[in-house]
Formats: sequence, C-alpha cells, structure tokens
Amino acid sequence: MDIKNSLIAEINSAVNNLYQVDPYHAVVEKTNKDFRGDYTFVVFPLLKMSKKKPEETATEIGEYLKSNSSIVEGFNIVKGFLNIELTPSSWFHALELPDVPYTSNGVTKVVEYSSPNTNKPLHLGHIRNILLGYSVSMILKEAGFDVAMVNLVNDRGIHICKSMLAWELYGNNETPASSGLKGDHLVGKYYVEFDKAYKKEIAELKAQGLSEEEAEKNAPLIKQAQEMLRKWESGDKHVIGLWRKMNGWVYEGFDKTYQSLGVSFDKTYYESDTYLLGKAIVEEGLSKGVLFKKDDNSVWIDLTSDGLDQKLLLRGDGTSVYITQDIGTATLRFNDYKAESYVYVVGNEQEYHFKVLKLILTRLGYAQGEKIYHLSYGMVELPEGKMKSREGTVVDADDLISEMQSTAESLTRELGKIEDFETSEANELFTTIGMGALKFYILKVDPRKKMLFNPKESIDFNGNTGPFIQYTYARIKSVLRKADSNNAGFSGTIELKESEKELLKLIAEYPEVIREAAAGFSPANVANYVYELAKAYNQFYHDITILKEENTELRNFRLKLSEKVASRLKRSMMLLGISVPERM
RNA sequence: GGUCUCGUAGUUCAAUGGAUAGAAUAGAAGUUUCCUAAACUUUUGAUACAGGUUCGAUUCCUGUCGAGACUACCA
Repeated sequence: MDIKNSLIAEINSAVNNLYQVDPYHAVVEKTNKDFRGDYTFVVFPLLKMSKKKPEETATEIGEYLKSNSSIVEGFNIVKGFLNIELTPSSWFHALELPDVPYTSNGVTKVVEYSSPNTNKPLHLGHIRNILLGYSVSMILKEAGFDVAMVNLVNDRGIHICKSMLAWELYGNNETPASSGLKGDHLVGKYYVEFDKAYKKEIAELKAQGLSEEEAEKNAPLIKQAQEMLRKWESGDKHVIGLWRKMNGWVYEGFDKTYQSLGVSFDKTYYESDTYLLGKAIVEEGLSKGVLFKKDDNSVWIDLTSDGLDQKLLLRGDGTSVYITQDIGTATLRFNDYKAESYVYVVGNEQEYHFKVLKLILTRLGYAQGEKIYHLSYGMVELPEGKMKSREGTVVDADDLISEMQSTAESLTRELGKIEDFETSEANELFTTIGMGALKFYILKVDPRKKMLFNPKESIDFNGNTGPFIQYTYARIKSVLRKADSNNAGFSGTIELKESEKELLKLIAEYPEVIREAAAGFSPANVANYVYELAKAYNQFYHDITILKEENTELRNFRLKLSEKVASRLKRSMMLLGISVPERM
C-alpha cells in the first residue's frame, strides 16, 4: 500500500474512534506548497459530528494521529486545514516501490481506435485518435487490465465508391508505383477529384433551375457512385476487383503511418466482413417488431420515446448504412472477446451516433449495448476552425510526422552535442525527439476537450514538452554512466533536502496517477505527472551535487534516487507511446 | 428551432467543491572555472457577465452574452 492510502486508513480510523463515524472515507490532498506539511486533511465536513470549532476538531484528529500512527510525525492547523507531516522513513519507502504498480485483475477491456476510412489518407485528427487509443490501452494495462487493441476499417460504403469511380473515370491506370505517391495519398487524390467534379455537376444542374437538394440527388456522378455501391453489395466481379486493388494501396500507406507512430493492433476488423451480420440483425429486429419499414422499403427504428428521432437502418435499395455496420461489428466483437467493456475511441461529433447504437442494441435485446463506452474526444481545430478533408484544410499526418523529424534534426544539430553519433544513431534520435514532441503535445491535453493546432507556430521543444522530459532522462543517464558501479547501499537515515523529498513524494504518487488515468481514460494525467517529475528533478539537479558529494551515504542515496526517477520517467513516457534517449 | 459541449494570463494548456487560481510560451532581468544551459532563478499578466446553493464555487444550479458540435438514405 502506498503512503497516501496508509494515511487515509489512519485518518478513517481516527474519525471512527473520535466521532463514531463508520465507515468514513477521508479525502486527503497534497499540502499546498506555501504551507508546512506533506498531506492535508480538510475537517469542515466533520464539524457536524464533532460539534466543535474547526481548529479544535483538527487538533483532536492531529493529536490522535500523532500518538497512534507510526507514519505521522507532526501537524499544524490553518483554519479547518489539518496539515500533516510524515516521518522521513515513510518517504524512503518510495525507493522500494515496484515498477509495475498493479498486478493483473483478470478483467478484459477491448479498445478500438484509429478506425480509418479507406478513401483518404490520415490527418491530424486521426493522429489524436491513434495516440489516445494507444496510450489509453497502455495505461489500462498498467492498471492491471487485459487489453485487446483493435482497429475497425471502414472499407466499404459510398465514400469508397466515390474514389473508385473517380479513379476509373480520370485515373488512366495511375498506381502508387507509376505516380510515386503513397497509396493512401493516391486514393485520397481521387476522392478530391470526385468531389470537384460532383460540385461542378451540381452547379450546372442548379443553373438549369433545380434546387440545391435536387441537384445533389440527381447529379449523374452520385448516381453512378450509388450504382457502384449496389454492384459491390451484389458481388460484381469488376467492382470488387477494383475495390480490392485500391484498398490494398491504402492499407500499405496506412501501415507506414502506423509504423511511424509506433502503434499496432491485436486485431483488425473490416466493415466489409461485418455489414452482413448487421443486416441480419436488422432483419431480426424487423421480425421482432422492434423496427419498421416505410413505403419505400427503407428500415427504421423509432427512438422518439427516448428523446431521439427516427433513425434509418437500411436504405430503400437494401444497402446498409454506417450504423448497420456498427451493429454487426459490435456483435461480432462481443462474441470474439466476451469482455467487461468495449471502449470506442471516436470523436465527440459522433456522440449522437453512439447513443443511438447503444439504444438499438439494447432494444434488440443484446447485452453489448450496455457494455459499449464511447471515449469521446474533442476535435483538433485549426485557427480558422474545424479541419475538412473535402475542402483541403487538413494537416496531413505523414507531412506533420516528417516535419517534426526535420525540426528535431535541425534543433539537435544546432546544439552540437552529437558529433560522435553514427548516422543511424543520429537519425534514430531525431525520430525519438520529433515524435516525442508531437505525441506529448497532443496527449497532455485533456482528451475530452477540443484542442487547437496552429500550423504556423511549430510545436515547442522547450518547457512543458516531450523533449524536456527526454532531456531530463538523458541527463540522469549521463550522471549514472559517470558514477562508479557500486552505488548500492545507503542506510536510509540521511536527512532529506526539500527537493529530494519532493522527488520521493512524486515517485510514491505513481500508482494513484495510474489509477486515475485509467479510470478517466486520460493520458493527460500521466503527461502532467511526468512533467512534474522531470521539472522537480531538474531543480534537484541544479541545486544539489551528486557525483562530487563526499559523504558516500548522501552520494549513494542521490544516485539511487536518480535511478528511480529515470525509470519512472521512462515508464511513464512509455505509457504515452514515447521513447526516451540515453543521450541527446 | 431542438439536443449537447465549451468560455481561465497576449497565446496554448492545468486545477476529486478547499487555502493566496498553477504551468508553459511570449515580454523584462539574471545564472556556465561546477554532474548535459533542450536547464535553472526572479518578474509582469487571467476565472465572459449576473444571480443562487455552500463554512468555502473556476468547479454545482438558473439566466444573459459569446464560440462550437450534432440534429444526412455521408462514414
């Protein structure tokens, strides 16, 4: 048990003994740095029970703890705040804490992330999704869960047909090899081509007097795309062949991007494999009377009693829509894993969709409706607003990744610390730093909130950033390399400096950080923690001599502390998907 | 129109209902005979507005103003 929990247990028992409140769940927080003490317990809520003034109540509890607890050394009181000081020996305990705070709890969670469409390349919005999904998975594992990371590829549908149609019409058999374009970028190019031509047709029809809506529905191109989708669903050989070829290009491209980002999946689902199951379930719902048909043969569900609208589940021509596929995927995945919950990392623009999905599954009598958790993250916005692929205002993932690496390279070369590096070593370092900057920049923001990205201001490498933490790690490793190897022992009775105690406190906090990050699906908690730790170490490093300390007890303690900080930094960064360099 | 989310230093982000609202960056001023200056120290600067609940509100409730998302036979 970590120190904070021990203290909470002691306070609970004090409250129980003094005021007969059982059970009591004390809440303690770190003492504000302007006051003396380690942890603070607020006594205001207890006044009704103690029937005394805040100061007296706090004194009573403080005295009780001081005489009954082995870890409480002293206390002071400011108004209703009981500031508790712990014994020095309780802090040294932090050095012995295991690197992995939780053991397996046997509970399985499935995390879906990335979930790309195969009609265009990945952009910055996808990067946030991918980094979040990967990091949340790692954090859940650290907290003791068994985690399956899955991807769901939206590989079919009208949007794919648009790219396919445009390629057939205007592509002249262009391939990734012939064009030198990455496969996903090539296909994306034709998606844009389609949209251009489609818009032109709409404009022409409107000039002939059609309304906007009519023009959109009746443009020849959209009709052709719809026809292509029908052919696809009926298994037309030519269309399927084209589809396979172009999706193959896209997958090759995606794999490269995933590799650059350092993420992977335990399993990949394809909607082309699940939409039929979705359709079957819709048929079943129809026969159960949960769903109904309209005159044009389209299938709907009426959710008005839950405050939502009617929702389309199958088109009049029998082809399926997004939610049809999702019903199938959810069911297939449920049968595959029998997990406790299914986390979907999907943008908050789809909150309505997930409400509907859960409701439909539940209404149809499927248990998975209740087990779906939509990890709804905020959009990445540019200074001029939301990114829109069709309007070309997206920040391309591959471009951004290579930009980060070249920035890392020029900054590193400027500092001139790596003259003795081999080329491959240096390149690896540029990647580590560039990706570290990008990933930290994105993950330090609360997932639920939208975030702003300004392409004109490059991502920082100083301050509250990934490279700052990487630098701190490299600094520690440099000290450790210079120390002689036998830094094993110190007796554990030295007097702690303020910055040393701060580091021990932070080390002891790790399990709580993991627990909270896992419960809240928030890598930002880990990012904030690791930044605090690095900052505290830099202060310590600046103020206190390590290697030249003549007292071996002190020297050995500081080395051991440094080692522990380094391993915490490394492990915390690993949870964010960021690696740390031995030198930089 | 309806549903939902969000308004915190110039900017980008923090703050389980707790103490004098933290950081970073930008601005000002410092720190290398000393373990990596991608560092450290000092300093200027913010809770949109009005009520309410509470011992205590950035946080919860109501209203006003402002921004955004969703409300597709797109995914």
